[in-house]
Amino acid sequence: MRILIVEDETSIANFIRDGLAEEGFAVDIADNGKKGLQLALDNLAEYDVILLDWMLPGLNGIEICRSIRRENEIIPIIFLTAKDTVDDAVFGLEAGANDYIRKPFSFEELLARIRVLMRSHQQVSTEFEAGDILMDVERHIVSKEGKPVDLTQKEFALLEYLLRNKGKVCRRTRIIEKIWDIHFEHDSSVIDVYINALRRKLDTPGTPSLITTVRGVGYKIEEAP
Amino acid sequence: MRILIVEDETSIANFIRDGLAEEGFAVDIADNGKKGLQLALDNLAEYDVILLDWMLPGLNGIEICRSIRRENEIIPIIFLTAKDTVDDAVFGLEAGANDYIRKPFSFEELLARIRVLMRSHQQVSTEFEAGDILMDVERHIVSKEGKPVDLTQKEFALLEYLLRNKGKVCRRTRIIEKIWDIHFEHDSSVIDVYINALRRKLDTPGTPSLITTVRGVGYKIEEAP
DNA sequence: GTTACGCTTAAGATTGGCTTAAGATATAAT
DNA sequence: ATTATATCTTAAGCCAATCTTAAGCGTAAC
Repeated sequence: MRILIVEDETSIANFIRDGLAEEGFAVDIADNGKKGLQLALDNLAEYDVILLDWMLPGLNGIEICRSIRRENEIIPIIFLTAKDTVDDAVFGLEAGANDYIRKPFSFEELLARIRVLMRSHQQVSTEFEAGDILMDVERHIVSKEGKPVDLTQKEFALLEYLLRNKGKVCRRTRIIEKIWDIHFEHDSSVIDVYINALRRKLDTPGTPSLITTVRGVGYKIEEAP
Repeated sequence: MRILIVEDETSIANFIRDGLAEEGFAVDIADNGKKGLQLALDNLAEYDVILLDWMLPGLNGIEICRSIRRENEIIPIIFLTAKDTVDDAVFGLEAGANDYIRKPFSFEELLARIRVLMRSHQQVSTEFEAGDILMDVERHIVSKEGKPVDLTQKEFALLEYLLRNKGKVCRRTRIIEKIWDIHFEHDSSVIDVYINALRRKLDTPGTPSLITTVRGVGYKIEEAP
């Protein structure tokens, strides 16, 4: 799950970034309108939600929102507005945003809205199952046969991605872009290392691995048989 | 546990604030209707109870209550009414309040009503247990193996939060927001210091800590095994 | 048999949490 | 009001978990 924040106030941007990281999201920050629009348009398919500040140096949020909407009509966009006039927010919704939130806001509130949008726009769940493995993203718990397994942040994020795409093959390139940095080198072997770690923690020796390798393409967790 | 007081008479507001602080609540005060509504709407998820004065400069209590109810149907709202006519109170309940209390009231009475509402509306308990630790929020007592442990306010609040979420991972961001009311800032190490203090007071040397660290995410008290 | 790709391991680099101590603030006592 | 005491917050250095890189090995595909 990857989120783009377009926000010029570094303190707010970082606060949101850290909070979302704790929830297992990967986050990109653009500190001005131009960068924001470029990042958004270059990687539209990668982002699951976009947070747009209203007042931005250069290009303002409304314009960015319109430009994004021209390319993609479904990606959830949330406005962060400092103004307390509701009118502006309505204006934002007309420009194609899905929701708005007034500053100052609590992180919990922001997260709730993000989850609502993700759920309604992409039927996204926060609980997963595969074989004897259970994952609860909100509680940040993974268990095997009922016993808790502890995973590091990256392991957790990788497993979440694979489970969200259960039955489909996840390409290495997309995995890298979703979980690591957008500009990560594609020939890195980080993925291998983490797939290995997951297998060691989740598989039962003697049985086929939860995660299947699709040579030349990526990895896959099979749909329950 | 966080409470919002919307009340223009400073003396009453402060009186309630101090009393609730002693009980371990975090308290926000708005001294007029507009501020009150804004605080409420911006942080709905944060508040566990809202106390609304009836007569307020600007926006009155009824209107605030209606506006809050439009957003959230379950958060307990208690009216503080100076009028002694019961009719007005009924009017308040129709606007979506859960209870009312007539001024002047004793703090004890107010607290009792708050506790009743918290219990019925969010199945919130006031007693917790984890390992050899017992916590009784109403009596403000924590004990280990039956012997009392004394905790400072912040330590108590933190432990309460962790216990209320036993089995779940509590994110640092959420903890900071709930207990310290710090928003938009993330590089503080207060949490670490207090977790450290709790561990020193509650753990038995040589055994695993009551509070587990989940790196990059937060802390957690395990469900009883 | 050769080649390309993925697996495994181990060794730096980095990040984040732990611990302490000292500086603020608030509360109680004189 | 002043001092004393408890509590809260900040900051810094240390340490350990986690992340990343890289190199050698195994194996599937051609």
